[in-house]
Amino acid sequence: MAKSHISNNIRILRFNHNEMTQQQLADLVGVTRQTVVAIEKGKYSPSLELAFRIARVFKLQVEDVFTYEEEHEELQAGS
Amino acid sequence: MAKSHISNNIRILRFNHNEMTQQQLADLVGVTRQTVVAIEKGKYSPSLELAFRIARVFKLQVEDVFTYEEEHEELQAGS
DNA sequence: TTAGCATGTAAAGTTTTCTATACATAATAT
DNA sequence: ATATTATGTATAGAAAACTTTACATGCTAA
Repeated sequence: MAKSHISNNIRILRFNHNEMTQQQLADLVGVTRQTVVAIEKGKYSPSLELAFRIARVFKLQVEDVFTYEEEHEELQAGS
Repeated sequence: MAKSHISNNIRILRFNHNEMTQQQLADLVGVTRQTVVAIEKGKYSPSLELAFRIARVFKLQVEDVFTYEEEHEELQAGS
């Protein structure tokens, strides 16, 4: 699989949700705090399953929490 | 991460989309046919990134292609 | 000052996703 | 009959996600 970009607003959502801590979110979705840290900081993106669980915590759609940014190939050869 | 269930309608979407083959879908999203087969048959669920790519092929939201079914713990101790 | 809490980083190890290769079957066409 | 295409299964290995443990920092409270 080619590299791409998935960003998220977990941090903001946590704060807007009664200042939920990383540990609390981790507990709610059933992973360790390390996993939450890594995803929040963009070290890697979650499995689809974890993405669903996180979205549900905030009662949002997956697409409202995570944003997939396509990378388009440069088709131009340059003048 | 606890086990859970993620189902999908990839098969139906392929057929409704000009009878797209597994190989064609695989090429469009940049994985091998094996990966498409495995996901379509539910052997495992895709990464979030691949889920996004598949959804985009069909111009749908992730949630329109994949369904997350929560498992609720049995809180009953038995009579 | 000392303690506790939230966050960040790191490294080794397990599990899951994905690749690569190979072979099998059914359906269609030549 | 034989060739081609779409699908399914299997297995070994690479890559990515996730765990576990540990330690460091800054902040707030006792």
